[in-house]
Formats: sequence, C-alpha cells, structure tokens
Amino acid sequence: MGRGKIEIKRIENTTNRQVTFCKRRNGLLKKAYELSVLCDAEIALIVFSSRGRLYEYSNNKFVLSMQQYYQQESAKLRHQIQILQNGNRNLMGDSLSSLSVKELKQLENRLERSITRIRSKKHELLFAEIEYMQKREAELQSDNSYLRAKIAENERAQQLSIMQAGTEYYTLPTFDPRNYYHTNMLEAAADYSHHQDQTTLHLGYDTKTDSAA
Amino acid sequence: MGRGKIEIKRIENTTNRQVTFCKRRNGLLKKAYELSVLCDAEIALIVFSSRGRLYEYSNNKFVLSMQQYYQQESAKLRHQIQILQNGNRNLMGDSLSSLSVKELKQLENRLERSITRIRSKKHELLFAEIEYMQKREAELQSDNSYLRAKIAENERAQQLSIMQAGTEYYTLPTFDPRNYYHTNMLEAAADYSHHQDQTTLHLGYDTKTDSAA
DNA sequence: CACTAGTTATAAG
DNA sequence: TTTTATAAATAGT
Repeated sequence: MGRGKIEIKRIENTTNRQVTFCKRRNGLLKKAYELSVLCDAEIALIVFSSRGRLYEYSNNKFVLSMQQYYQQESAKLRHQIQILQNGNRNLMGDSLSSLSVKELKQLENRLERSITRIRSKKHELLFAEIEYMQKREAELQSDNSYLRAKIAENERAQQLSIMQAGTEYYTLPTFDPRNYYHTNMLEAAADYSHHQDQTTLHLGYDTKTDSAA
Repeated sequence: MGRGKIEIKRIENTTNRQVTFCKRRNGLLKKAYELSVLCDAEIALIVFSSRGRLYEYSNNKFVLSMQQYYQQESAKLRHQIQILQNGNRNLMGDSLSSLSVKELKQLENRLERSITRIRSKKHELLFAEIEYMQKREAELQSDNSYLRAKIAENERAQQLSIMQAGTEYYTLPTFDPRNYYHTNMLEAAADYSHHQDQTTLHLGYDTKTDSAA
C-alpha cells in the first residue's frame, strides 16, 4: 500500500517510523470511526506512541457496552456457580426439600458408589503404608542382627583384654557390658541406619504424602 | 475501496451490515497490530458488535484498565467454578489420586453423613406417602361400609316388594340379588366416592410431588 | 467462503 | 507538507 511493500516489523529509521506512525494512526482512527458508524458498533481505540503520546477514539456508549458485556459474562459465570453449589449441597445432604423420592434415591446411589470408590482408594493408600512399614521393619531387624553381632564381638574382645590386664575387675558384678549395650541398641540402630533421616516412621496422615505412589 | 463507494452512515440492511462489520473489524484489528509492530506503539482496540459480542486487540499492559479489572473478576469466578467442580468430582468419587488418607477419611465421613440425611429425607417422604395411603384406605372402607348398608337396605326393600307381588318367582333359586350386588360393589363404591377423581392412589414416584411439604 | 472491480491507504519521493 | 505510484482493503457479486 504505497510505492513499495514493507515487512511488518519495527521500522528502525526514526523519521520514517514517526511519519508512518502519524499516517497509519490517522488511518486507524478513521477506520475505527467508520466501522462504528457503518455497523453500529461500540469501539474504543487507544494508541500510545513510543514517546508516550496518547491518541484515542471511542464513541460515547463504549463504557456502557463494556459494563453490559462483562455483567452478562459474570452473570453467566455466577449462574454456573449457583448450579454447582446446588449440586454440591445436594451431595452434601443439604437443600433436599425440592427433591422427589426418585431423585433422592438416585442421589443416594451415586453417593454410595462414590463412598465405595473413596474407601477403595483409602484402603489402597493404607495398604501401601503398611507395606512400606513392613519393609522398614525388615530393614531395622536386619540392622539389629548386624549390631547384635558387632556388640557380641566387641564384648568378647573386651573380656579378653580385661582377662589379660588382671583380675581386679571381677569384683564389680553390677556392671555387665552386655546389659549396657543391650538397652542402647535401638539408639545405636538409628545411627547405623542406611537411610539417613527416615528412621522414624511417618504415616503421612497430616499432609499429602509422596509415598502414595 | 470496493465495487462502489459507500457513504459513511449506518448500513440499514442487516446482512450487509454484518458482512461489512466482519470484514472491516478484521481489517481494523490487522491494522492495529501492524501499527503497534511497525512503530513500536502501545495499542488497545476493543470492539463490540451491535449484538454485544466482543472483539479486541491489545499489545499493551494498561494496568487497572476496565478490561483487566473485569478480566480479574471473571478469573476469580472461573477459579471458584474450578474449585467447585473439583469438589464435586471428589464427592462423586473421581479425581481422588491427589488426596491423602486423612482427606479421604474426611470425604468418606462427609458422604456418610450426607447419605444419612438423604435417606432420612427419603424415608420421610415415603412415610408421608404411606400415611396418605392409610388415610385413603380408611376413607374407602368407610365408604364401603356405607354402601354395604345401603345395598342391604335396597335388598330388603326389593324382597319385600317381590313378596308382596306374588310367589311365582320363588321357583328361580339361581338368581340371588345379594350375590349380584355383591360382585358389583367396588364399581359402585367408585361412583359414590366423596373425592371426584382421586380414587386411584398415586405414589408420585415419577415426578416431583407436592405432597413433599 | 472466493473473486474482482473500483476505492482507499500509504511508502517513498 | 503534498504528490503519486502502488499495495491493501473492501463492496458487491
């Protein structure tokens, strides 16, 4: 539309860009006006030049149209919300007075199916937890066995060295290293665990748990 | 700009106007886009058709424009719809995979309470129906008693008149008026009913019943 | 929607 | 700014 065709990309030459801006802006404003008159349309056209100058065209009823449009929109949305809320309330066992026996029966059936599904999902999760705990138990018991063996070994080594050092300690029968180590075994097990910070079992009852997979 | 020049005034022919609206609107949007790119300008173009449909082009960030304000509004509403739909799905036993055991338990409890309420409402309605039927039964039985009495009376009157007319009819023992009337009593009862057209009992299972009050 | 004649917009001078 | 050759938009079909 002119002596030559131009690509639609930013015009780098400043003068050129400003001239084009001026011409095309006028063209746009004119066409906006024409459209609004020819077709009875409400139009708002707002143009900022790159230097921040403002040009605008709009016919007076525009704001009204705008409000009408959005009011319609939100009315539709609100209506949808209403319907959903009613459905929800019914599902929650409220606002039932408008329903017939047949509708109540249907609702009851739907909820029963729904409860079945929820229970099965819940049981699935619980079984997963139990499985996980059983695995942990096995791990801990294997740790325990390992630790018992280690301690027994240590005891033997200690007794051996005491026997070699002399016989004076045989007069203190209240201190039995086996008992001492035994009572602290669980603690020790925690330290030896292969799994750094997962020693305590958590059922994940309070928050969403990633063990649900 | 076309086969003929047109005056810039409202196009009265509806079809014509709509076609022109469509063409020019597209042209306008295109030119708005081109101007914004060529000259690095910020443009907002908003067009409402005469029937309230919205078309818009804008490349800018006019903060707190009405447009955005209302878009925020509807975004909020849409979000609410989302939440409700999710809740509904959960209540219907779908999309449960994101829920924890605790949440599933809560859901289960809510649904159980809800079923309880629905059942109680349903039973309430059924009892109302039964009560209504019992009332109707009593009414019909009282009608029946009345009719039996009436018939007995008629029989007596008839036998009396036969006896008075002569004795020749005593040789026909197969015709007993008592039996005849007896078999037609229910039909008669319908005709004598105080309640014009409510003789048949309807449980109201098919449609919403006004007896739910 | 596609076509195209005659109109309008505009790039370059 | 105005001019003008040419591109683009479009009225009517």
